[in-house]
Amino acid sequence: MGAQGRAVQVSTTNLAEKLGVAQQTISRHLIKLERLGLIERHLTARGELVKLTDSGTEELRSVHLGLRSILEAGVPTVISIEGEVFTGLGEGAYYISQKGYREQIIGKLGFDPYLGTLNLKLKSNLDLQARKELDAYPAIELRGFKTGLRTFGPVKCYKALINDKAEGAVVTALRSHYSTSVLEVIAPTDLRDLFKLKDGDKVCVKVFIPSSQQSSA
Amino acid sequence: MGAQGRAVQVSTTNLAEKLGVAQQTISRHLIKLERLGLIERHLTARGELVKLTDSGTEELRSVHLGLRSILEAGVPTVISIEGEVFTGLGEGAYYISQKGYREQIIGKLGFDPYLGTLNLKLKSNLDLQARKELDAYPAIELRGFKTGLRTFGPVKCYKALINDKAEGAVVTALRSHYSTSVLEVIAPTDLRDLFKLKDGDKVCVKVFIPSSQQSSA
DNA sequence: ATTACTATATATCGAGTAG
DNA sequence: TCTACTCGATATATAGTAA
Repeated sequence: MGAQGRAVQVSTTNLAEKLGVAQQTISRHLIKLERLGLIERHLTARGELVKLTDSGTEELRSVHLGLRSILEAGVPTVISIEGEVFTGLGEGAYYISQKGYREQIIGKLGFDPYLGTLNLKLKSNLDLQARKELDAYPAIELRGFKTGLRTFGPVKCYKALINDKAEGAVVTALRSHYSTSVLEVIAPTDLRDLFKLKDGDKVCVKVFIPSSQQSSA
Repeated sequence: MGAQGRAVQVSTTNLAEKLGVAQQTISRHLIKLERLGLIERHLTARGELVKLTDSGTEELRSVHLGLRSILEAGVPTVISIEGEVFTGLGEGAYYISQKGYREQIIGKLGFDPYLGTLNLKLKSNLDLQARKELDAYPAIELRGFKTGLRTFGPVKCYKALINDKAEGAVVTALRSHYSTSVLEVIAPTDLRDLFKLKDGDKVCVKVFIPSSQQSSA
């Protein structure tokens, strides 16, 4: 009702009718909003003057921006995750060398991968959380396949920028649950060599979420 | 998480952690959202595929647009109210003829008012509700003043368009409570004459809500 | 692993009412 | 009139657990 920037004269009865709830409910809500620092109130004889605080406006704005990014732009485009280099079991190279994966990587990610993965151990809670979120977002998916020897499951990938410099991708096996605290990164070149990395070094990965259109089912 | 248009693989546990509530709560909410027709669900062994329906997206969009109109444009700009002409006690002319009001009207509304008010009786619930809303929105305010004889209270005004043709203003005494079912309209000319109005005729008034900037405190 | 039931705990709502 | 308290009713959340 125009209460961002100016105080607006309202009464709890008034608002209650408009919103279809009881007067007491509005009273309680206004008190709560005031305690949360989202509105300022000034009681008068004929009701009260209510005004959004900067913090209140900010709260609305963040909901608005959140919705806009969903409705207009699609999905948040990039998630930053930081982790520490560690040496894995060398399995990465084995998987990537499989023709069934390699050809899909070339086709869907646009580069011929170096035969090895950079393993990053996620330490902070923020990074672990970001890693979990990733699972829910749409991904570029590599189909599973069979060789004479065994079956290889489907893999989810996200294009990524490593240390704000090198292009590559994050890969996550749909199956394994080793995944939750680890980020596996592939790239056209040997990232360990490129950045002179040794175990324990920190690496920042910007993961790109594909928009609904370009991602494959 | 990109579930507008595509189904997204989630689990209730997964979402519950992310939102900081119990798994059961998510389960209940997803069921409810499905019943409300806002999402589609497809249960699988590893969780469920969730997708916003058109109706769900529409719901989000309406919240988004609501917030946008507040955060970007300010306040809804115009409210339409319809009422029936009736003959008042002629008090309107008395008030408007007061120099203290008249000069402020010229200054703040931009016209020299005809010495009389057009009284509209609001009939429908919609119009009565719109009238009430008006009280809460920011207005152009005429200061109260004293003459040798008596005191005149402050008055709230809104610029208005009458029958989509004549410019004028809606005035509401801050004091009186006669106001809730009546709209008092002033204009530079005699509206009764201009529109050949007689008692009982319907008149449509588009009331303009001033943006926070231009309105005076 | 999942989802989702039932039962109990917690939070919210609204009637009555005081100030 | 107004705001906002108390308190019983209602709704929502979580624990435990089945499928």
